[in-house]
Amino acid sequence: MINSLRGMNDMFYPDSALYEQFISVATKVASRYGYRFLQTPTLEQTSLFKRSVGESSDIVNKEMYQFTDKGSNDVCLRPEGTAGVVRAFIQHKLDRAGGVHRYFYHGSMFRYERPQKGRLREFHQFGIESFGIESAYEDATTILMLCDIFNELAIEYTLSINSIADENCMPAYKKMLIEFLELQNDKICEDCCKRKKLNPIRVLDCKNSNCQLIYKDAPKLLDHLCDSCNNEFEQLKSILDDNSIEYKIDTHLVRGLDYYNRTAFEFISGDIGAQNAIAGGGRYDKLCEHLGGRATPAVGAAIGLERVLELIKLGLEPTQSYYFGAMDSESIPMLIRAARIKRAVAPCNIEYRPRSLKAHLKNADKANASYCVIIGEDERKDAKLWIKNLQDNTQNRVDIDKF
RNA sequence: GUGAGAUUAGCUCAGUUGGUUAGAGCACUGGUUUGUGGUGCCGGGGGUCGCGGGUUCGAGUCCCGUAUCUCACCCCA
Repeated sequence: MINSLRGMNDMFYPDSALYEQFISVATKVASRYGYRFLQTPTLEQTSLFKRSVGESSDIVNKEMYQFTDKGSNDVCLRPEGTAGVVRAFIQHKLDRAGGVHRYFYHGSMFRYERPQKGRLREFHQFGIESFGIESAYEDATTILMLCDIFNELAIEYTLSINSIADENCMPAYKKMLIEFLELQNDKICEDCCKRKKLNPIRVLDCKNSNCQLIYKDAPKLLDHLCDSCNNEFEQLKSILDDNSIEYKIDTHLVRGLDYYNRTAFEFISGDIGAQNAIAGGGRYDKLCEHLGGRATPAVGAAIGLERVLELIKLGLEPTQSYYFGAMDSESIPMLIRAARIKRAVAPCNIEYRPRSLKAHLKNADKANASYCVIIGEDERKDAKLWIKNLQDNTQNRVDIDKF
């Protein structure tokens, strides 16, 4: 027997129906916000992710499905969606076209991780990216849009926001933080020692409780923002307040991917285990330039679909369905014709073998049908159908032409 | 990459200190005497006990390895 690869799942009904439902709601909301669907390749050059996501991140360091293809290209399966969208944006010279461009995407992402609840090796994201607006208004609108999607699906969440500074204020802060860390050298955990060298601000979201105790006294990024970062963060908060969006400021919220600056946010669920981030995003004003395009401000977010599907509280709408059965083989052609008419409006289930009425009713019940449609000798002669409503037990005969 | 627990029928699980042809419930399937379903009754199919080694007269049960699943660390959506 051949099994699927570790951490790669088949999605059957009803999970698959929830997936479709999510995509359709998210697509509807995204288009109301001016976003258009963009499909980008699943496979990209490895260097794209090294340059965008960042070589200091675990994603690039040890989680990529990377290999050499038959043309000796160093390629990898995308571990996230933003890099590909930005690449496409630049490649098609939309960075030179000016104006505002908004895209949404959804599909498989791949990370070679140890599977656990809410974490798979092939997982799915719905993401949005907005290019061309450098404003807290666009950041806030991105957040509002995610709220709309979650609210429409009755998904509960809490929202955390933070500002992770920009190229003006980050270097000075980083220096302060490193100085602080040097003093704590012997107390912080092994991982944090590594982070100190690689990507110091990542120590802030260390899960080690001892480390967290120490970092309570660490210099806070929010206290050391430059004026423009600070103004923008204040503006973001007031826009969210104006729109009655509840949020908490999490000074230790840091994005895992190197390309983010300024606004960072995360939607958290308390209901899905340790992997509790259902969506995350923020500003990445320097990424276009960094990937060889014209400087273009941008903001984006991604939703983890597997994590979110568990939280959809709305039930699937029950649909009326029909069961068709014949009592003798001569009636079957007529049965097929009748089913063909009904298939235009409802799911139909046909039993091709002639059976007794009793057996058909039993089958219809098992198939969870709302109506049982039977053709026997009598019906065939009169060109009628015998129909029983299985819920209220009413039954009647109708002409096949009026069916 | 690290740790803990699991793996027996399609599903949920029993299976005694190693001992005859490995069980149950649900699901599936046929019948219940020929045009009225759900609950009843009778029958049937389905397991190389995750895989590979080892110990033993004998292994679902003990030992080793391995794969996968679950959860957590880590990481992140």
